[in-house]
Amino acid sequence: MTYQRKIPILECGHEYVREILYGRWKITLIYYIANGVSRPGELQRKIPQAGRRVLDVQLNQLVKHEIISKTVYDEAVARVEYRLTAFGSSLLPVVMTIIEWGNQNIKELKRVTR
Amino acid sequence: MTYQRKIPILECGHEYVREILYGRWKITLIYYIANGVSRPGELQRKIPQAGRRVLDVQLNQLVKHEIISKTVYDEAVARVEYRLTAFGSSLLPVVMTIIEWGNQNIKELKRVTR
DNA sequence: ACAAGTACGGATAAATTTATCCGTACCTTT
DNA sequence: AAAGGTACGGATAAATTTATCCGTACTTGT
Repeated sequence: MTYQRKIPILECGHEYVREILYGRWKITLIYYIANGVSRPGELQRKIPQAGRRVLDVQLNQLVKHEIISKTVYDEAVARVEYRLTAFGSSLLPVVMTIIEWGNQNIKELKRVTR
Repeated sequence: MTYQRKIPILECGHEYVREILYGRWKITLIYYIANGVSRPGELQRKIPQAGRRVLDVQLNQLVKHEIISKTVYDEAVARVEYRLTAFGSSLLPVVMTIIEWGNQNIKELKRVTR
């Protein structure tokens, strides 16, 4: 995290959306967390294509950007839960719009991205 | 364009949305084109922060993905126009959702991305 | 004691995207 | 004829994101 961005974010709303949402697994993570998959291990099992490390990194970014919150329960066996924040919930319509348009148009999308 | 993607696109709709929409200037380009800014030179003047070359590359990708169409008018002085395709128009609600949420939350977004 | 579960993160390589620099061609205005 | 407009694209460097490899610590069940 000792990385300082060099290409600036512009003063448009959607530039910031890029910044917080354009990670490889972020939409997937937000979707699962919104649907009650709250623990890191669970999320990793739900998204087997992603490396464990990458999910960690992207979860940390989502926490930093206050889209999700992280609660560490100090129990015998370590337990962590991620939840959407109010801010994250307000983003959910955006995420769902992307997911739904993608699913509705998947046939066309497969064709044009070949 | 002799580049072959190595990280595969998954079978989810939103993965394809990433593929076609996650370029630095794509939302901006789609927005302007939807609002009648149709010529490459015009678009470059509207988006002075972007290099000319990058816009070209991203416009070509949008054409390849059939989000916009390109018409070359064979006139004395070269004239080119980009227009949204029907497919591109169907994407517009997604783009607008992103832009609007971003603008509505820009204060918060600036804070969390610091 | 050892295997497997919970969880986290440093360091680096590979892939991908974005920026920069260069050059082309043709037409119009000065 | 030179300057400036239209437009396009190759080659490469820089920035950024994603993947891979490694190691930590603690707990439970065998």
